[in-house]
Amino acid sequence: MVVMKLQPISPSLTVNGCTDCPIRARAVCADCNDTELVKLDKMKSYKSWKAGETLVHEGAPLEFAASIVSGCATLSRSLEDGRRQIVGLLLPSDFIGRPGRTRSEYAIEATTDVTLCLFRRGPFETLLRESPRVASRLLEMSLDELDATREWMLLLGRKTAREKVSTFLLALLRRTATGVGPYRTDLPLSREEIATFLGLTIETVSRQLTLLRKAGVIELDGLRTVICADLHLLAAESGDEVAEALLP
Amino acid sequence: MVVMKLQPISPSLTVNGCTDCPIRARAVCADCNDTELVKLDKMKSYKSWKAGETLVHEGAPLEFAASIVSGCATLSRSLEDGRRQIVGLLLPSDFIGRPGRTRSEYAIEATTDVTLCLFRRGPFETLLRESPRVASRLLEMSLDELDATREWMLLLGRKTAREKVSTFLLALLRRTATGVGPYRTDLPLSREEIATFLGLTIETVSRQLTLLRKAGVIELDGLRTVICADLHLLAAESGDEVAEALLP
DNA sequence: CGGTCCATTGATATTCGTCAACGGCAGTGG
DNA sequence: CCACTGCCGTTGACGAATATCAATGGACCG
Repeated sequence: MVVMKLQPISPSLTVNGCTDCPIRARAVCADCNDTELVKLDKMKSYKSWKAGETLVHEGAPLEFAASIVSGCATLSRSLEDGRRQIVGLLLPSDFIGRPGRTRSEYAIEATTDVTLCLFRRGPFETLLRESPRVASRLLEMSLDELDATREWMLLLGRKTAREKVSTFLLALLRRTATGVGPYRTDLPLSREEIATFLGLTIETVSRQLTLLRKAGVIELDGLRTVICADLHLLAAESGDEVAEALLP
Repeated sequence: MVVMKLQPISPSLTVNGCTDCPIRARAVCADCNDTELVKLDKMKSYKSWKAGETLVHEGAPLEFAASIVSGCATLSRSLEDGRRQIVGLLLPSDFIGRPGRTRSEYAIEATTDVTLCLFRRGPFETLLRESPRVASRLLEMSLDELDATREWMLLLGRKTAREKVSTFLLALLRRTATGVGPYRTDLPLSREEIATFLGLTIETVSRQLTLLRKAGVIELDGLRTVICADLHLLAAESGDEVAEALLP
C-alpha cells in the first residue's frame, strides 16, 4: 500500500483463478511460483464492500491479510476530539495487514466500492515464513510505502494549500498519463476525504480547486472528474520542480 | 528506524565484537544466530561523524547499509526553494539503507556525534537473501517505522503548535521514564531541527516552549535540558489522551 | 415537491509565519 | 583580561494563510 499510488485503478470485476487476476503482477503475490500460488489459492477468498462502508475500525481486531483487487480505501487515524488524518490511500494491489499483529492501528474505509482478496491469517503467516519470495516482496512493498509516506510528510509539514491540492491532483493524473493530453481522471475521494488526506479543511480544498480552475490549470467536469491539458502547469503549482522534470 | 523512537540513546563508545554491542538486542542483527553473526562480523566496520556533519546528501549514492550504534541523526527531504522537512529521527539500533537501492532519497545528517556500524552492500544483501531471520527482522523494523511515520502524519496534518511540541517532548521524556519523576532529558536536536521535524518555524517552537514553561508543565535547564515533574500534564497538552492513559 | 447530502462562496477569526531587535554564550584575538 | 564577533535562542509587532462560521446552490432520491 502506498500513500499516493501511481497505477491504474482497475474496474471492479469478478476474479476466481490467480492467473487472470488483475493485480497479479503488482500484489504481494507478484513473485510467487506455481507452488506458492496454489497455496495462496487455498487460503484466499473474495469479499466486497460498498462505498462509504468501514472495513475495519481504528484499533479493532484484524483477522485477515488482504490485497485490494479493485476500488479505493483509506487508512486513517483520529484524535479523541474527532480530528482525523488519512495516512494512506489503498489502491489495487496494495496490501492490508501486518504480520504478527491482530489489531489494526488504523481505520480502513471504502471510498468507492471495493473488492479484497482475503487471506486467512494463520496460513498466510506460515507462507511468509516458508517462502522468501513472498516475504521479500512484502518487504519491498512496505519500503515503497514508507517512501511514499515520507513524501507525504513533506507535503503535510511544508506545502501550502495550493501546492497540496496540486500535488494530489498531479499524482492522480499521472496514473492515467498514457501519452499526450488532455489527461482526465475521476477523483476516488470526496472533498472531505481529500481535505482529510491533505491536512486541510473541506472549504480550503474547494477554494483551491476553484482557483486552479480559474487560473486555467485544470478543468472540472462535474464534481468528481478533473481534466488537465498540461501536466507541467500543474507540476509548477505543486512546489516540486523535480516532479515536473519527470513528466512525459 | 523510527520517526520518534522510545529507547535510550547509548553514550558513544568503542565496540569491536558483536557480543557486547550496545544495540545487539534491537538492531537488524537482533535475531541472528552465531553463524550469521560471524558473517556480519566479516562485513562490518565502524565509522563516526561529528555533530552537524552530513552523512549522505539527498539523492546521493549510498554504498552501504548500517546500524546506528550511538548518537542521533536525521532523515530529511527538501523542496527546491529550501523548505525542508525532517521525516525521521535515527537513534541507536535504527537501520540505514534500502535493499536493492544505491541512492538515498533523503539527506542524512548527524545532530550529535554519531557512530555507525557499516555493512558492505553486496555481502549484506546476500545475507538478507540467505537468512530469513535477518530479512524478517528488517521487515519488522520497517513496519514499526511505517507506523511511527503515520503517527507523525497525524501530528503534521492535524495538531496545533502546542500539541506538536508537547508530543515531541513527551516522546523524548518517555524514553527515560524509569520509574517516578521528575523526568529529565537532553534534547538531541537544536530549536531549528525541532522546528524542521514538527513542521513549524524556530520562533514558534521557542514560543511554545516558553508557554509550556510558564504554564508549569515543564522546566528548562539551559537550552538543551528539559525537566518534567508530571508527564500526565504534558500528555494532556499533546492532544492524545490515549498517550496519557499509557503513562506510568 | 421537499429533504438531504455535498460542494461552493463569503465574511470573519485565529493561528502561525515573517521580519526585526535583542540577549546570552563561546570562541577568538588583541 | 576584555572587547569583538558569530551563533543560537528569545521576544515583540505585524501580516498572511488558513480555519471557522454561516448562507446558498445544485444533484439526487423518496
